[in-house]
This record gives sequence, C-alpha cells and structure tokens, in this order.
Amino acid sequence: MTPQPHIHAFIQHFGEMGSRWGINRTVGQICALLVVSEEPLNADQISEALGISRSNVSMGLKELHSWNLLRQVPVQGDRKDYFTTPDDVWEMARTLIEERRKREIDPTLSMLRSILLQDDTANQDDYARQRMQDMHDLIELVVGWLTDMQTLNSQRLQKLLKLGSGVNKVLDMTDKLSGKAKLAGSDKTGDKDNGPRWAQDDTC
Amino acid sequence: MTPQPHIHAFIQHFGEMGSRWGINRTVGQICALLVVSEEPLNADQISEALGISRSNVSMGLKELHSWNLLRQVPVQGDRKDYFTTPDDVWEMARTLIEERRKREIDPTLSMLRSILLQDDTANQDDYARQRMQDMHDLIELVVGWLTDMQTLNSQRLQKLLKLGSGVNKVLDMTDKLSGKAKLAGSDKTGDKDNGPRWAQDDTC
DNA sequence: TTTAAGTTTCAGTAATTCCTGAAAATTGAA
DNA sequence: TTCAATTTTCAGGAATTACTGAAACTTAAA
Repeated sequence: MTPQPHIHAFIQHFGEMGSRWGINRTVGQICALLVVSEEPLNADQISEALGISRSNVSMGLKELHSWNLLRQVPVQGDRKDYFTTPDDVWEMARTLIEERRKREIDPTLSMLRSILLQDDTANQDDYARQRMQDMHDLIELVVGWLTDMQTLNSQRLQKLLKLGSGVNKVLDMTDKLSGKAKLAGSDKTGDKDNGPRWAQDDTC
Repeated sequence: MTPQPHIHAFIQHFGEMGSRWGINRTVGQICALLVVSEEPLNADQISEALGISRSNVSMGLKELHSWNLLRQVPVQGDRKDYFTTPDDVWEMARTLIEERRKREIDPTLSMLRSILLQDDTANQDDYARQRMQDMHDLIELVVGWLTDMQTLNSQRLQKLLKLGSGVNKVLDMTDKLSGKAKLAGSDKTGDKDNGPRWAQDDTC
C-alpha cells in the first residue's frame, strides 16, 4: 500500500500544510489521499495507507465531515463505510471558502456588530469606535460579496476570475453610464442582483 | 491602563480567534490593541495593557512585522520604539490576503507544478494526475486573480465588491460579443444553477 | 436475542506550540 | 569608549493540541 512517489509527496505536503490551513496533519493527509483515490476508501485502508491509528482516522473523518468535504459511498456486499471527496475541485473550493468564512469571519462580524450596537454614551473612545466601524463595514462588504459569489456556477466563476481586473474597465463604464448615481450596495436583506441597473436583462 | 469594556472585548476576541487565523493569541491581541489605539504604543505599554511579558511582546511584534502589519513611528525625545498599524483597514486587508496567499497557497502551487512537470512515464496513476492538474489549474487561476486585484486601489476594490454577482451580466455580454452562444438563464437573478460552490476569504 | 463486524469515544501520553525570566545583544547619549 | 536604556534571544517550563489503545457503543445478519 505504499503510494507512488508523486502521490506520497502530495499527501505529505497536505499534512505539512495542515497546520497553516487550520486543520491538523492527519486531516490534511486523509483529505489528500481521498482526493487522489479513484475508488472510495474505508477507514482501515486509510489507516494503513497513512500509517496512523484507526481511531485517529475516525476522528479525522469526523473533522473532514464537519467541513462538508466528505462523501460516503455505499459499497454493496460490504458493511464498511467507504469515503471519497467531491469530484469537482471547484465544488471543494467553494465549500472550503464557505466553511472558512463561517469559522474565521462570521464570528468577528457578529462581535463587531454587537459592540457597535451598544449604547454610545458609555463609549468615550471615538477613535476606537471608528476603527471598529471601518472594520465592520469592510467585513460586511466582503461577506456579502462572498455570499453572492456562491450563487454563481463554476463556469461563470472561472470566467469571472479569468477576467480579473479587466472588470476595472466595466467599472469605468458604469461610472460613465450612471453618472454620479451610486451603485446599490448588496445588502444581504434583499436586492442581491438588482443592484446594477445598467444591465437589467441579458439582452443588453 | 484597563481598557474600556468594548475595547477589552474586541482585544479578547482577536486573541481567541488568533489560533483560527494562524497566529497565536498574543499576536492577535497586539494587533487588535494597536488597531484601536489612536497613539502609537511602545512595547512596555503593550505588555502592561495585555498583561503579558515584555519578551512575549517582542516576539509578537516580530511576528506582526513579518506580516507587514506594523508601522514604526518615531517619537521625538524618546528612545523607545513606538508602533501602530496602517490606518486604512483596506490596506490591512490587502496586506493580509497577500501574506496569507504566500503562506497558504503559493507553496501548494509550487508543489503541484513540480509534480506535474515530472516525467510522465513513471506516473501510472492517470486519475491522481488529473486531480492534481485540476487543483493546479484552479489555484493558478485564483492566485492570478488575487494578484490582479492587488493592483486595484481601495475605492475600485470596494466598488467591485459592491457590484457582486452583478458582474454576471457583464459575463453574459462578453459571451454575446465573443459569439459563444450559450443557453442563457433568462432568470432575472442570474442562473440559480446549483452547480459547485466556491468563493474566497481572509481575515486578521 | 445473540453475535461479531465495524465505528466512536475517551483517558492517558506524546508532540507541539506558547510564554517567561534571565542573559546577551544593540543602541545612542555622554 | 563607556554606560545605561532598550530590545532580542533562548532554554526551560506551561499550556495546548494531536495521537493511541482499549473499552464502549452501534448495527445488521443469523
């Protein structure tokens, strides 16, 4: 069960990067192994392939599951559980971003919101308040944008990424078209997509 | 030197989130403290405000410096070093994303590139190779896009984020212009295609 | 219900990361 | 150059996180 050198390097890399990515070595390795395995694997196979204990695999799978990166595949004639990852890397990336947002950004946005909502009279420090407000506004904008991006399918997303700062040109255009009118912000309350009025329908 | 409750909560939050963000508690707290301090602070002040040792502050500042999030401000008539963070949160966010890209994404891109460049004859596992290729292509696209975004100034960046998936419409337009007839989702909100999901993130 | 295959939990230990005080190094004024 | 103020380094201990084996739990076939 010794994997080919390439694959071994790939798995090891995921293990080493794990700590930077906010997961541990084991979880990183399991994820990498499943990604490059054509066939779903059971816990014993994972345990043997990575040289880690069966119980550690169990905990790793649990963690991976909490990241929504695991697919359980029934193998008929076998009581064991078989696992794999989604086969579209774009789907995985999307999931990853969503989960990281939940863990790394959302709590801070809540915290800032609750502080900023509190009665001002007790708050003497205008400077600090303003910094928190700035940070709050930035995060809210980013989170809104991320949420918005999640509605796009992979193809559109790829197109958008390829466009890159070419969108800059479009921004110039909207400036011109709308004159001084501000583009509507994407408030999570409503008009997700109606914001830009310059392109009401796709016949434009 | 006991900070106000709001500010204390803010600093504590950064400390607690530190581990999720790939920095330690101390670094998170120092960062938070400097962000909300109007005046630059010296190491002793930080040490006292956070109740941590002077040497720990030194290491924390070193780490924060490696993230390019520190500004050293000369205070005349005082030999001590005084520190603060950039006063534009957008600049900080930009720096943060750049640094996280360097630490969390670039190494993986290199690894994949070097594996994929190796002689094929030794590589029997076409499936694994294809997965790595997919991952490589995705990361390359994202890194390129991020790099591209770094060239925009804060105002344009904000405009782009506010636009959100409204850019979708622009993509339709480019489709038409390039003659690539595609089945168009006439759905006013853009396609609700439940394909893969993805986006992007980052924080401090 | 019994039984055995399979999975999860958990207490203890190993490994890693974090923090401190003391000592060394650096800096600038005299 | 000397000296004192300031900063950095680092060995060792504290705290946290990761991993293991054994036991407990779950499940489905008999």
